[in-house]
Amino acid sequence: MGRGKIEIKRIENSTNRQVTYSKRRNGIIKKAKEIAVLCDAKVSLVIFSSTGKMTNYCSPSSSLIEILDKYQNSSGKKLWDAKHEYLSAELDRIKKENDNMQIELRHLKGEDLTSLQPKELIPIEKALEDGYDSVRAKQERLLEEEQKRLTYICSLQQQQQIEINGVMREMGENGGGGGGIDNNHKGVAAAGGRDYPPSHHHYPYHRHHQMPFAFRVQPIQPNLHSSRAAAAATTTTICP
Amino acid sequence: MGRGKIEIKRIENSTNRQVTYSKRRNGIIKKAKEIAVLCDAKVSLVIFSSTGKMTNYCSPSSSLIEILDKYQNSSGKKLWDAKHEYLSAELDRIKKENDNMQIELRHLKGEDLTSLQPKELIPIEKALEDGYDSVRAKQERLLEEEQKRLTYICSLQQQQQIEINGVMREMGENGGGGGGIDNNHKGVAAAGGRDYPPSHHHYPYHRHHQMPFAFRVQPIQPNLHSSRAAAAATTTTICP
DNA sequence: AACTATTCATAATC
DNA sequence: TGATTATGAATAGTT
Repeated sequence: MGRGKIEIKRIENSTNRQVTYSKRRNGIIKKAKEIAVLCDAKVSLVIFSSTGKMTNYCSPSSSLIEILDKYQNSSGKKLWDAKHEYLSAELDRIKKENDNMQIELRHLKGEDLTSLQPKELIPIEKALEDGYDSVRAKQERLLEEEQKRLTYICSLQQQQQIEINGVMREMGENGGGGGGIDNNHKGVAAAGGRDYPPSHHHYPYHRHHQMPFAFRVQPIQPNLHSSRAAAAATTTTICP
Repeated sequence: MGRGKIEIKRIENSTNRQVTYSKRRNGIIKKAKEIAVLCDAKVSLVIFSSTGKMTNYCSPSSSLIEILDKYQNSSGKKLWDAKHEYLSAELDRIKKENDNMQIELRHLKGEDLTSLQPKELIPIEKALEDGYDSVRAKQERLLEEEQKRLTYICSLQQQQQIEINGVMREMGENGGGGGGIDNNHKGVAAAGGRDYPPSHHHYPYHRHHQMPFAFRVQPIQPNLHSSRAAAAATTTTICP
């Protein structure tokens, strides 16, 4: 029913699917209300969209609990026991997932490799290479930024020193000089929490080098991009 | 959508309601299936007809339990706790119903009447009168049937006796006679389990007479009418 | 259960 | 999103 017949199969276009979902959800809830009123039926309807949003309808003068209770009596299925079965199955599933992750993690750390076939090492090697490349790229980008910052701050400090020198010249010779430019360096290094040993600045590292410490340069403005796609799954309840 | 618009309110005609229920139930389940497939949604639908028959749909690759679990997470409502609350509320309700029935029962048996106002006695009196009349009517009907049966059996026995007499006449005098007609009465009385004292056959009783014993005539064919409307509440489960 | 005459739901479109 | 509309589906009444 619409401007054309449609085949009943998953709508691939996500936007379209969402729109159709919204319309049909309203339609089915209307139908549920109607059959409840017209035929004096007790109805419970729970729908989750593919994005996880829940909509729920329950006929008037009955509750989901009541209907589930009647469901158990009619079907003979024990929902509350089944619930526990479901939970333990879910637990098993997640445990297994954990185990798998742990194994993968160890492999990536180079542990427990003795039991693996040569063929099994290839994807691990590939993953490590990719991971290494990504980390290195990130490091170089950060280093460039830091160097830019250093250069900028140095220029500021030099400017400042020049001004101070000017003032001091104006004031005549009141005390000893020296130490001005040296202070610059100390201030910048403090932003990272500690001085960088000179040996760490030998870029680029070569693959398979052992990295002596973690890379410690932190950007002044941390990267906040990844906090966006979180607040999606909301809930609607319809119970007249 | 149909041969005319209908108002969405309870269909009073029971047959019509049942037919509409059947049609619309199929309709809504079709819709549920469609939205599940088209929009990749998880759906749980439970419907009870007014006669108590359950129909249930659950989208593929999900279970009612799973959906209820997600329901809890989405709504924050604890179904398993609520279930217990529901049960205890239900228990209270039924207990109260029991109490009320017990009180009514005692009143009808003439007990605990001291606390009642004269006005409160009227419906009880009425109920007792109606009940008495119904029981009396039933008794008289049964008595008539029994008498009809007795008359019929007597006539059969008399016929038989005549035939026996005829045979005996043909065989000459082989042994003693007597006892034939007497046996008739014994056979009939045996159907009820014991003889009726003659005093019980003084019909009709008068209202408020004390009935000395329960009425003991039992029809040979017991009344089986009331075993029909029992097997109604069945269950359909649809889960592709 | 079938069969329509209708009303209704909704796919496409804006 | 929200409205509009042409069209296919659902179904109320009938047989």
